[in-house]
Amino acid sequence: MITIKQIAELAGTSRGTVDRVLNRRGNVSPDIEKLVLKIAKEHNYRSNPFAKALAKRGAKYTIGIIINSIGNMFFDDVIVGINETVEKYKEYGLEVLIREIKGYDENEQLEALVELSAHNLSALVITPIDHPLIEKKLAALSPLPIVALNSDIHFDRKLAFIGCDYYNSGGLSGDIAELMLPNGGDISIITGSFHMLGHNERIRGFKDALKNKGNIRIVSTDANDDDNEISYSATAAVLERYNPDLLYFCAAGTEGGVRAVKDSSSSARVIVVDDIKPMRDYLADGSINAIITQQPYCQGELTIETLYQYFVYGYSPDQVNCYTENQVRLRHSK
Amino acid sequence: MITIKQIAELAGTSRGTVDRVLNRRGNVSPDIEKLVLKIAKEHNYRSNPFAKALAKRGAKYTIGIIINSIGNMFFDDVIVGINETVEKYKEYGLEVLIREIKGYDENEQLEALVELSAHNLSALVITPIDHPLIEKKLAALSPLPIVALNSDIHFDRKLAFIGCDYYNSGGLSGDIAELMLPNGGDISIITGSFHMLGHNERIRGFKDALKNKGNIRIVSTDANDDDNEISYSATAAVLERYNPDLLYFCAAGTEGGVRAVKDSSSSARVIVVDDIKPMRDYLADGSINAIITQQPYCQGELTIETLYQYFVYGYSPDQVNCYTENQVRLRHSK
DNA sequence: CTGAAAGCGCTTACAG
DNA sequence: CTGAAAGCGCTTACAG
Repeated sequence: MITIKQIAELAGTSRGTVDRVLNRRGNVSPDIEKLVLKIAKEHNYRSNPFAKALAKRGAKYTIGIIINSIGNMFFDDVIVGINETVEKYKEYGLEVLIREIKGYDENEQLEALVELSAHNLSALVITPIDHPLIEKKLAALSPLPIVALNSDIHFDRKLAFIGCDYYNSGGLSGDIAELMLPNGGDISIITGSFHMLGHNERIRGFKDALKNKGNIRIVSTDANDDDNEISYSATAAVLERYNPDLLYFCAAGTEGGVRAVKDSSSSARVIVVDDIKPMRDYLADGSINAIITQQPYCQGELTIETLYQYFVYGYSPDQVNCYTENQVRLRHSK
Repeated sequence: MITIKQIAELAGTSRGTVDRVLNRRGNVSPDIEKLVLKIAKEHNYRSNPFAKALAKRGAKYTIGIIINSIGNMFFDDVIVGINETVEKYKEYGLEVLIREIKGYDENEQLEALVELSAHNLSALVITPIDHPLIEKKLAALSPLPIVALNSDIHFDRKLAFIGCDYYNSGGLSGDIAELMLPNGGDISIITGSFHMLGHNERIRGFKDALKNKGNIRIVSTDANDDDNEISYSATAAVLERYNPDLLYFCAAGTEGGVRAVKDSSSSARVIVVDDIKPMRDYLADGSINAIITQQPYCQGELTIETLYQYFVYGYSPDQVNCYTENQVRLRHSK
């Protein structure tokens, strides 16, 4: 494996200049640049990450994070993943400024965005609300590396989307529903919001997976605004009206929803999304039957890991969309 | 974070001596050793892995691997995990000598062990047969770091066991069986060998998970010697005799077993262990309903990663038993 | 038993 | 636009 020193010798220049070329720091004559690039390519140069990390000690990188986590336990583990990974790299100058907000009001998010971007950030992480106002602001911030976390939004030069494949999550939920209803049955869906892309994708995946599957029918789809109390009453109403064999909660508000099932006389079986503490307990005591998880801890970890790679090694992710695996959790899952 | 240089200054000695103490290279006077250790502890010294890795360039580590992979597709992904991870670290001197063997004959494995240990190895990885002959040989090799991969065996100073928690694997299979039999039913188990600890642990976990679960009964348990043809006939016989509602294959030989189900008129549903290619296809076409996987790729990767950490950073695993997670795979699993 | 020196591969001021 | 030098934190011969 060739090194910077060897490239410098071959090109008849200094290591500093090779470094400038290889890391696009500018201030290099076009001729030398071309030559260095040619030699690097011919010898299949790849920088040594350990040497890079070592030399970069003392640098500072502040990551601003806006996360819609208040009142949504799903994000607890995301935040743990973020903090533990920052801790791991803190000697290399990573630090984090977290703004937690509640709900999906675009103006509130915009405000947090404006406030945070005044802080001389090295990167921004956001669970974006899919709204033109936000899109515009993010595009304006653009030279700054930006990661969309858990929910996605379109804008140019996004560094990465880190979250799950929502359509696949729905499909996997459909698989398990099929297993659970060997003789067919009626299914009611409780979603978060019909305005959330991810939720709708889950429903689409779920329905596609169950298409032409025996006597399985989707009998209703209702929204709970990701709110436990609304979820309780919506679920109670659905149970009353449709008496389904199975309930699929494809967004938050699961705690309220499951409470409604327990308070009813329904024997409906239950699939929920997201592995939060109360759901683990409900799984253990049989109140629910399966959890589909998108690995929140990994999403937090991967976010920081991605930015560390970007800062210290100059690596961008291979794919803009970085999906954490959707998984089925049953009682014995670790 | 304190460095070796700073410790040396505080202790009034040289970096070389501090290095000797911290890495137990010997040849240090007891007084200095004590002092250095004290300072390191007080300042919570932790070595910098990047600096270590950088300084270690040029070292050579040969890992000998004995793996019972011939005729067992499960190990294909384990080996891919091994090779890709070795590739990743090959600049740091890792290389691998693999002996693939077939079956569970202890003398054959012993022979491979003797032959391989003549190669001036830095570590040994083995899928051990749980037999006194092997145990004795491994104990004799003991200063050499040894990793038990996928199957375990007792001996002193084992560096790690890397594999799954078999009891938990059985429990998770029980969970999914329970989901699939809402009205109860009869289950037949096809195992590999009653002499394999892991297989028996799976059966125990499976039965424990299904204890007191409605009308679910285990009606038979038969062995197939991990062989597809024996599996075919054993399964055919079981279907004929018990007409079970569900089959649980808790070891290899799944391909032959599922073929027997397809060739029969049985409508038994099927849970298998291990995510090998033919099972993926059977899952897609509905011939089987669920796969319980132990993440073979990760087992290979973790094995090499563990040895890399040991060689380059001097880290031993926190726990001797390193479990890869057992997971449910359905049609939409990635 | 101990220490001074060189080196791993890269980056960062700094001087020109 | 360019290069020489020092430094990141550790290890490795080597001389004593």
